[in-house]
This record gives sequence, structure tokens and C-alpha cells, in this order.
Amino acid sequence: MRIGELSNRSGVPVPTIKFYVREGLLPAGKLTSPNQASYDSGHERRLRLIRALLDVGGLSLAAIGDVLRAVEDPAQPVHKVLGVAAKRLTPPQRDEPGPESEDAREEVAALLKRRGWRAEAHGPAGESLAEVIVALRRAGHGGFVELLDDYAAAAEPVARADLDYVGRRVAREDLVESVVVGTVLGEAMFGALRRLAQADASARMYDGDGAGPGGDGAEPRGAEG
Amino acid sequence: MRIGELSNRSGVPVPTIKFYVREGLLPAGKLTSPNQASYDSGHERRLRLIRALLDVGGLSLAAIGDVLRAVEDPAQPVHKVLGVAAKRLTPPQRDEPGPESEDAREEVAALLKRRGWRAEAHGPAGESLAEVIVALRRAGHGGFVELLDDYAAAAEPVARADLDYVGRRVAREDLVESVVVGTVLGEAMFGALRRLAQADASARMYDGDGAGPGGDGAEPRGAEG
DNA sequence: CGCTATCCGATAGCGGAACTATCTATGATG
DNA sequence: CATCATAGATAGTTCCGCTATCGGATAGCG
Repeated sequence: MRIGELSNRSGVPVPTIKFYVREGLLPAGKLTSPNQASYDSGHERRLRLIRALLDVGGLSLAAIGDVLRAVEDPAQPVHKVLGVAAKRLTPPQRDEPGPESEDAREEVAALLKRRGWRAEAHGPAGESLAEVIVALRRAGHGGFVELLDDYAAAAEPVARADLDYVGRRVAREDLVESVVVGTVLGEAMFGALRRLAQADASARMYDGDGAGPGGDGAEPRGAEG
Repeated sequence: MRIGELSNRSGVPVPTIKFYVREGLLPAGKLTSPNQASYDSGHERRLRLIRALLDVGGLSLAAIGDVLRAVEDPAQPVHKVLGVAAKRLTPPQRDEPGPESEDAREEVAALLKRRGWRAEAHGPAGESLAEVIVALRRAGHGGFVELLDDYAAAAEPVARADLDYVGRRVAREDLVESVVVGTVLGEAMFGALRRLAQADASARMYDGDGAGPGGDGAEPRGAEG
């Protein structure tokens, strides 16, 4: 297919497709003549993946580029690709280290030990956890950190489900892509579910189980949607 | 204190503080003379909150402004503030609705029913869940949607923990702020934990159960290709 | 009283991200 | 043959989150 059709199918404007090619996010079409290139379903799929990671996953184009290149590189072990995805999922920190960071890092390490997790406390995920802890404390909500273990307990079955989904893949590239999609879009999915579950818990708490003081009283209907 | 000290304490440059004031994120200092204003610990706290939501939570300044104004408005019921936070947590969608969105929305409604959640299927959280589902399908990973129930099950205890934390607050503004912080920073916290748990699960799966170091960071000895 | 550091408030500029517009040359298509 | 889409290149645009600079006023010190 030509670029116009690719644009129609994917909903991405032609100039944007060209831009993505320039940025190395999308392989160029196969030139059939000096001013004509043909694109296939692989391009379409890639384009949809880019948009998903961009719009829903919230990754930057630079991050997407890194991830996609890692996915395509057969020399990259799976967990390294995941590492790239994880690193680029969170914006770069801008704090200087400081002693509070040290404390937070130790807490992360202690948590890993407590739960017997085989993960590097100083990898990207551990670092971003430490950053969150620091940020919570600095914002005056250090108490929230007490929920760490509850959160960690909930994260285990989620991670198992992720890996289970991934485990059904056969081809390496499929597998790696699944990991990335699962990590990035799964985060968005869980976030939305969590907010729904919060709404439910909040409705029960503030409306009571059928009526109640409600705290504020501007609730037209407590349930359903 | 004067602006210089506020800057030193919070680590935010003076021009940036002024900028935040201009943007309505931070109340202006109390003028003691035409060119002198004094700031208090409330300003400092607010500043730390802004930075936490910005750096770790990934909210935009505009979103933070909306949230903070909602927090400060005593007329806003708690769940509305949460709604603002939830809405601004996810970037605005840019898809036209289409039939796939309709399917996804129905799936969300069905999920809520299945789990007996009292939440609005068409509120911001429900909408973003539907968007994630659409994005997964469009990216060719519709299978991931099968994990919805596993994810939802894990989200329940997390939401309970959140509400439990929030429930310990007394003053309304404290309470609302806790909800926001919990929602926004909690998401980052869970995301990091999930990636750690994935690293653990992945290490067990790919390295075998007693082999070497797992994790997603730098692998000293090449585990594979 | 003078001196300098700081401050307020306002305006303008900057750098990065993600496009978007325009242009030329060339070949595809009816 | 005329029109149209395309490749490839360069330049421009919009938004965001600051950052720099400036004019005037004041603080506080000797």
C-alpha cells in the first residue's frame, strides 16, 4: 500500500508518518521508484503500537524509539528490553541524591528482601520507587509509605498475570512486544481500575451502604453508571 | 520568610516560584510593603506538593492548577475533586468515538456489574479504562484485555488501602489532599512495584529457580543472546 | 545618609517536544 | 498529456515549563 492508504487505515496524517520515519520510529517504506514507496501491514501495526504507547501509555517519542529499537534488536535479552521500557516509563529524576534518597533506597531493598523478590533494588524500577517514597515524604505524606506492603502484595498477582500473558507468546519479537505493551498499557489499565475501585470504596464509605451523611451531599446517585 | 528563603528551603528557583504564583498554582505572599512579601510554611508545603505532582505524578501544571483549586474550594465534594484529579491524570483522548469505543464501554460496564462496583462506568476513570481497551485492541494486543478481571481483583485491596489511609484524616482539606496525593503518587508507586514484581517473576521464569541474579537492570554475565 | 543586596511585578525570551506546512522534483494514473 | 500522489528536505508552529532581564522600591547595615 502507499502512504496515503497507510494514513487512512491508521488515522495518522501523512506528514506525521513521514516524521516518524525520520525519527526512526517507523521503518521507511520499500522504494519501488525514486518517489514511490510501498508499506505493508507491518507498518500499520507498528504505527498503531506507536500511537498506543504515545496516547495511552504516555511515553515520549524518544522513549518509544528506544523501546522499539530494543525490541527489534535480537541481541537484547528480554529483561533488558523490559528495563528500557521501565526506565523510559518514568521521566528522568531531577533531584540531587541527598540523604533522604539513601533512606528510601534502603527501604526499597528491605522491601525486596521481605517479599523475597529477585529484582535489583537499584535498577530503574527500584530507583523510581525510591523517588516516589522521597516525593511522598517531601510532600508531607510520608504516612502513605506505610501502604507499601499492601501495594506490593497486590502487585504480585498482577505481575504473574502479565507474565502469564506474555508466556503464551512464541516468537521472540512477539514476546518482547507483549512485555512492553503489557508494562506500559497495563499500567494505564490498572490505574483506571484502581480509580474505579476507589470510587466504589468511597461510595460505600461516604454514602454508607444505602444512604448516609455523605460528607458533602452533591451526589445525585451513588451507584451504577 | 521572604521569597529567597522559600526558594532555598524548597529547592525551587525564585523565578519559578514567581511563575507558579502567576499561574495561580501558589498563592501570592502577603505583602508587607509594596515590594516585600512574606511567605509561610503553607507556601512551602504547597510548593512541595506541586513538585511532587509534577515530577513524580507527571501531571501538567494546568492539571495541578485545576486539582489544587478544587482542593481549596470547600464547596467541592470529595469525589468531585477526585474526579478532577482522575481526569487530569490521563491526557485527553484524541480519537473519534467509533464503534470499538462503544464495545469497550460496554465491557467496562459489564466488569463493574460483575464485580459489584459502585462506580460510574462513564466517569473519567471508566472512560480511560475504555480507551485503554481500545488502544490494546488497535495495537493488536486484544488478548491482554483478558487480564481485566485479574487486574480488577488486585485493584480492590489497593483501593481499600488508599481509602484506609485517607480515612485517618480529619480536616477536610487534609483529607482531600490525601486523596489526590494517594491517587497520583500511589499510581507511580504501584507502577514501580509492579515492575519490580515483574522482574522477580521474569527472573524465576527465565533464569530458572535457583540460577543467577535476575532483574531488569544491567546483567553482568550475559544470560542469553 | 549612603550603599548594596534583595525584592516585586512585568515582559520577553528560550529550549524541547510533537507535529505541520511548504517546496521541489519525479513518477503514477486515467 | 494532465493531474495527482509521493519522496525527501527544510522551515515554521504550538504548547509547555521555565529563565532572563528590567525598572523601580525597599531592607538593612554601617
